[in-house]
Amino acid sequence: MALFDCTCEARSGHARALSYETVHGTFRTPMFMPVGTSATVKGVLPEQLHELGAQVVLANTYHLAMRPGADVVAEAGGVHAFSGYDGPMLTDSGGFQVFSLADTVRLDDDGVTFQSIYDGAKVRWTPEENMRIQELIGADIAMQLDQCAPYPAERSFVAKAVDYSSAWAERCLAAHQRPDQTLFGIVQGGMHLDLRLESVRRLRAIEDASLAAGGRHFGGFGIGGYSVGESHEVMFETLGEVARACPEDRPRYLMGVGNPTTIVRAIGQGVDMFDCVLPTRTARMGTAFSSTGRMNMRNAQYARDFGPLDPQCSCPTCRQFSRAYIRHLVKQNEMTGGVLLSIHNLHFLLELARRAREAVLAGAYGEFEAAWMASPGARDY
RNA sequence: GGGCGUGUGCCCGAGUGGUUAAAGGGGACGGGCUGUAAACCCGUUGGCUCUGCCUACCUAGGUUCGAAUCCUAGCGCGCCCA
Repeated sequence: MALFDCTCEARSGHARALSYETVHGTFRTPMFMPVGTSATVKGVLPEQLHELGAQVVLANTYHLAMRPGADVVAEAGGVHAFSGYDGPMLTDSGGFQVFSLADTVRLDDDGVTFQSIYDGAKVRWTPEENMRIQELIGADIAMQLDQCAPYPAERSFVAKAVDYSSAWAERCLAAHQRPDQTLFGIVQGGMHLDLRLESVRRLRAIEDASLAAGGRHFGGFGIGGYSVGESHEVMFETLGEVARACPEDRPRYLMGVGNPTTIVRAIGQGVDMFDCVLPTRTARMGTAFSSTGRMNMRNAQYARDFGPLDPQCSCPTCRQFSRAYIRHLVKQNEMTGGVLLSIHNLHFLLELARRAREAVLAGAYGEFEAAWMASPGARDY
């Protein structure tokens, strides 16, 4: 197997089981990727991530570029050495942060200017500069700089975001050089199917032109700009067609989606990869995922409940600790509470994706999805 | 025994005549979190037959149109003197 080879091992309906080669190992889809913005999955150690079956872990270009600085990460030997996680990693470009964090963002044809939330310093990113930073950080997968339109948004605004994202995709692909790192393009277009398909078409044209000129192609396609406030039904009106418009021989990555039901349904529509802060953030805030739905562990009903979080769960948290104990930790603001819930919630999503993969390999994804949708927890997410 | 001080809602605590069912914390209860500026944010927290009424700032009296706020006595607590 060569670097960044993508093999489709099985298909079931639109759902796929892929395997993908990186320098730091092979990952297999469908897959959920824990988010470690600042080069750490908050509260969870690298070895624990491995034990949980995590494959790819995210880090964020915006935050690392500001603190400690991409040069520091590079000097440490790259983000793997720096963070101690030796499996495959992916960096989000930070485009999402540029547009969601700053009040003073200025876009022009050449790039984007914004103020750092850390010290207010004026920062200038061209697609080329963003690639340079992501190469310094050195994840296995880099994401192109893009513009994520909010929801709701004027169609003309969304169309403009597609224009910028397409132009930047072309420049990112041209600028990207690091051979042990691949680059994913990102589809935008909001909830407008025609804009979405246009965005995909442009990305494909960009890589065709690049290949024709002896350049590189995209390692996969990110699908951005969903789960920005729209209902699930609105998302699924277009998601399937958009996913399947992307190349069949490479991963499709639905960015920022992490609720179990959406993941199960999206896999059924042909999506392969997911990332989300939901399992870890809600864990720190006291929420546990379970086969019967979300549980708010602050609730008084768990005060004397000495059973495990989820009787069906085999995670380290559920093997050793009770609901009552976890509620106690959460109520007392003990950091161990957030740690134990993070481990449990990550296990829940990683296990869900693993079972989805088994279903695809067994050629029974439709049954798997139907069973999930009929399960007591499905409605809660 | 005497002097001074103090007593507010589950707890701490502000308020010293009217816009006070009573600031602000804490606690309790509940909700939210989707390419992580989040171990965070937001509600509710006297009762009821609930666009109003009742009961409430140690207790009992009193002054006043009106009192948690002023006066008297009692009780509790604190400090000082004997």
